[in-house]
Amino acid sequence: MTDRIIHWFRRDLRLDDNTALLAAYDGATEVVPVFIFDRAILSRPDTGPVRVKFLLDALAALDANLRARGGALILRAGLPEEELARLVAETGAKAVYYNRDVEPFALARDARVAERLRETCAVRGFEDGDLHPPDSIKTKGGTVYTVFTPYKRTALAIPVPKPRSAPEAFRVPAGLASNPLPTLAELGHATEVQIPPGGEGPARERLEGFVRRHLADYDRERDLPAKTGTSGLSPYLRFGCLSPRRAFHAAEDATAGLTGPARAGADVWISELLWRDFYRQILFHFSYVENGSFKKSYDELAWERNDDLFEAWKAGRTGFPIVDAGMRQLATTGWMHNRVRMIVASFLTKDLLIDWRRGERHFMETLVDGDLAANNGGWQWAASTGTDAQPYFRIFNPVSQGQKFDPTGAYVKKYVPELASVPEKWIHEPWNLPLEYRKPFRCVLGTDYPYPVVDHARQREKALALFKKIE
DNA sequence: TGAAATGTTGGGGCG
DNA sequence: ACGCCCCAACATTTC
Repeated sequence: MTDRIIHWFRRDLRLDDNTALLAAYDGATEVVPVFIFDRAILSRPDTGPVRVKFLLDALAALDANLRARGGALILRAGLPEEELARLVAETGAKAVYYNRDVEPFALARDARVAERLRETCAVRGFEDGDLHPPDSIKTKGGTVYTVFTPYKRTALAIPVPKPRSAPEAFRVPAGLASNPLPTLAELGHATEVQIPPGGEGPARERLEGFVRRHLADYDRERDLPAKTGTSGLSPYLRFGCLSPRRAFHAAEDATAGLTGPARAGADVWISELLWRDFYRQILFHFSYVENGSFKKSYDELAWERNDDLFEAWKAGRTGFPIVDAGMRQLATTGWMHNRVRMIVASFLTKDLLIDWRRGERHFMETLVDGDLAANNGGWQWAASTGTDAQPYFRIFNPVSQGQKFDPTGAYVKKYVPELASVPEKWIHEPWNLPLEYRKPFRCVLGTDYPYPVVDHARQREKALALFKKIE
């Protein structure tokens, strides 16, 4: 007899190494793959159009991949608990499978679904989004790690499951209604920003290209925003177009047998994958970080409003070239190099003295890879309010950071074209450009490019004082 | 996955 | 030859 399991896609938009999907495939003769557009998510103010655009792409790719295997993606819209109950009734499915999430919103939603379907069918969540599930790594004392380095040491000693390939062929029930894939505009979003194509095909291509061309140099080049030293895989990991275990083993396999410096690149990249796991387990176990400081005493920090400065930061008009380049890269591409994310976050919190949550929100609105766990973790790190935080006195100097990581100014010049003719020597501190050079180099401050909106040395002192009041 | 202030050392210019 | 000063280079401390 035919039995059916519904696979509910959420942040696992792939067939490859998809834990719940493979379990459904193994456990039933027919799998019903469904994605539900949830108004509650789509209308959230921090759901940015670039991410919705990427999502639509990923769904189209997912549907195409399913069709190539004899399946098709069922699209519904509404409240997940209602739509799933309806779909269970339509199909007579014996179970709903999904991969677990770590976000408070998702956990509450999934609890509602389980409650709604409790007497109708089985509902099972699987671990899929990490190298190591968020509840699987604990200290000897049984507590959750809140410092990265010991977390990583423990994690590296635990084997990462080998990725499993996608099921070969699907059998799906005939005649199920499915909505057409909506357009971005139909979902109430619009953007001109060009982003990478969504889907697991592009994800695998990018992974393979990165491993082949950049992995070996990752330890040396990942911090240089003018180079393509990073993997660019963050949006694919964000939407589950790429299995993190697939990513891990691609790096492992490429460096098998190598030791020492030869695998330094892979080691550092794997460490970045573990940062992702680390912040996911932090959000899972300390859900209050969504709204407040991990270190609760830092909720008392007296951040300033400084609305004009916030607008200047968002627009990339702070007068600090590396900061402005980063913010403009974000605005025009929906992505920002990680080193520069740290610099602009330090600048917002420690130079403009603005609450990290406002920066976090802006990132969520604009980043194609915007993810609560990673974004919140990164912002709290920069603001010194989080786990494993940089001590509060670690304040980036936007000039020396620029000189160190963009020594020729190539990155600055790419995104801040008005500085294109400024010589290397002054590219990160145009206010020190001798007056007689300003006209010939088309860098008249206040006309061609803004004066610095703050004095770094002075703001640094104010930031230190702000934190000192809490200690 | 800092930066700035302060301390120490040592070479060289100079009287 | 010698002490003194300057200052760069490096190390240490402090925030």
